[in-house]
Amino acid sequence: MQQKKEIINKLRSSNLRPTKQRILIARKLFDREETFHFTAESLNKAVNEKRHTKISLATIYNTVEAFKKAGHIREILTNNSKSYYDTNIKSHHHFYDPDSKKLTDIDYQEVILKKIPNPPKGKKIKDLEVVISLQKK
Amino acid sequence: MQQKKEIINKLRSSNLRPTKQRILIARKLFDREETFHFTAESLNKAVNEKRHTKISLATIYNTVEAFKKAGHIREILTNNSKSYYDTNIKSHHHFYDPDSKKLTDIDYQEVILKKIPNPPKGKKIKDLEVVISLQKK
DNA sequence: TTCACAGTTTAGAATAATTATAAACTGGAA
DNA sequence: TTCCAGTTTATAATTATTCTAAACTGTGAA
Ligand SMILES: [Mn+2]
Ligand SMILES: [Mn+2]
Ligand SMILES: [Zn+2]
Ligand SMILES: [Zn+2]
Repeated sequence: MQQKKEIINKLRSSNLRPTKQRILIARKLFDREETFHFTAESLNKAVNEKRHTKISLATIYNTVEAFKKAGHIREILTNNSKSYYDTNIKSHHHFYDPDSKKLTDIDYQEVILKKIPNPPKGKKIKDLEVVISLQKK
Repeated sequence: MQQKKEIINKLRSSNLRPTKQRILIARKLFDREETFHFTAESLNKAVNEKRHTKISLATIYNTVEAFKKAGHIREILTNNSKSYYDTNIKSHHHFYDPDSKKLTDIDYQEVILKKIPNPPKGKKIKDLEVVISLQKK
């Protein structure tokens, strides 16, 4: 969870001017207890539902891209037609429920790997992501 | 690797008429040694590069969808804007190289998991996919 | 063998998600 | 307070995919 001041610092520290729009979007993303998994569309709804003066969809896209570049959010692997983002930037894993299309975090230490292959020559491992797809029992 | 006759049987067995177009696409997909990772666009190129009478892009899309439904190919997790498919329908894992945007198969037994979390209530695990992202050493 | 017709292919239109454009606006340094 | 680079916005453009409906074809029955 992050308060307004921290959010402004976070923006400044990544060379993003703390505009009204960015602060609002950042609070929606980061001023919460739980990880938020979202698309541009769902974020747009979440940000604009109770507002008279709306933040434009272009700004939603611009801001998501800026936050991603700054490393404040990360993009998630899916096979959905929309891009999914995650406010949890730590290495971690996911359950994916195709029925609800919802992702749930799995803490990094909840998955223990005993063996993984060596990366190809000239490459090293940047990240390892496990996605566990679910179905009705 | 699969020959023409086997491919026709494969089509028939999934209630897909073995049309000229489907046989051609299926041979391009399945009559090969190695796994093929592809998008609608790359398959379209691969199928049509040396042809005078071209298979339409709509048929490429239709056929990919039909083969996916029939379980002859599977869709892969990515954070790319295009859908990626895989001719390897066995459970397996991937290296992903963001520089080349290329996926490489990792055999199922090359990754050994020591511990994974229990699925949420009422759900069971359908599949578990590991994606190892690479970067330059 | 021919016929009939459901299944299939196709060009092009439509839609959905995202990105680009360029004019108006604004945070903040001076 | 002014100035201007950075930002927002409406809207156009682009990209990937799906839809539509007319033409075509594989196949089972006659
Ligand atoms: Mn994808
Ligand atoms: Mn995706
Ligand atoms: Zn997450
Ligand atoms: Zn594969």
